[in-house]
Amino acid sequence: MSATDGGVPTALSADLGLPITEDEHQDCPATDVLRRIGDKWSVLVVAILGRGPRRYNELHRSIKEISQRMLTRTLRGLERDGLVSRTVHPTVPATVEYALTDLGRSLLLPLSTITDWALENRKEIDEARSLHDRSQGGSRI
Amino acid sequence: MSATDGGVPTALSADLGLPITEDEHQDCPATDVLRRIGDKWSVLVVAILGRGPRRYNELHRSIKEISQRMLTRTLRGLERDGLVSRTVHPTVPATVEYALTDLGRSLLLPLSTITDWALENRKEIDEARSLHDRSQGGSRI
DNA sequence: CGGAATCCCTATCGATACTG
DNA sequence: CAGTATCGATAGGGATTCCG
Repeated sequence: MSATDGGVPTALSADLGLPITEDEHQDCPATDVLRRIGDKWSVLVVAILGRGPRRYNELHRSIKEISQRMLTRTLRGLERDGLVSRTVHPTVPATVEYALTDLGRSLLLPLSTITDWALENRKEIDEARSLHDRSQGGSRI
Repeated sequence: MSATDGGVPTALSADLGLPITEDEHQDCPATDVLRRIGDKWSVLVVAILGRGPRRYNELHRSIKEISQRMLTRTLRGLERDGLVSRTVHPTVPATVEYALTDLGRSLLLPLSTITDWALENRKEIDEARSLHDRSQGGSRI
């Protein structure tokens, strides 16, 4: 607990004293994960699957405005990273069930830390935004 | 602690039983924040500023491969959301100091939860990825 | 039912050059 | 020193149509 200023004693504050090389940033798993779940739909899908397995069209009905294309792409991405499993039941017509893997479930708690923060601070963020937007064209301090 | 399956007792698992309407998703602060810091540079900049205030060129030197354009845009975005403050010192030539605001500092801990998870599970994710990528063109189960 | 294929638009990102 | 301006490339996202 003795980082320079308000640092936090984790990976977040480690190794950031010296210049970040290209390789270091490419390797950065944090940025990688954040970009993975920072897209438009992944968090929502993970959250819904966190309540239990769902079939394709169940998900599609749960998230009304998502296109089939994006639902499929989102699921493929999550599946690729091992966060979601895809099980085809050989019925006619086929039914496909999606569920969180152990890895995916292990993400739920860390993720809720962020979403809780977002809920707690949304007003402050919104206020900062409209304040900042209003001051555009005004004095730039 | 009694969600359906592996649910987590937070905002993440709340209100997800019924279809998500367009408005609900637009309002979702979680997605909003995740997209904010899910871009290519924000996490890195926040992490560096978490160690203390930095001047523009200090940041630019710390993150070697970022373009001036993207550094400026990233800082403006974080500033707009009230996570980063920008202070111009009227020297000649001017120096500008960036620092985390209280709001920005409050994000460090939740953020580290995710980055720590990413560090812990990066191998598993990478393995899942290469496994999935190899099975492309093969049998789709 | 659970997608894939195609088309198209927009946002993001990067490189380069220039400026108060 | 701390940016802006411009351009081009790429990735994200959506609507529609078609398929086993």
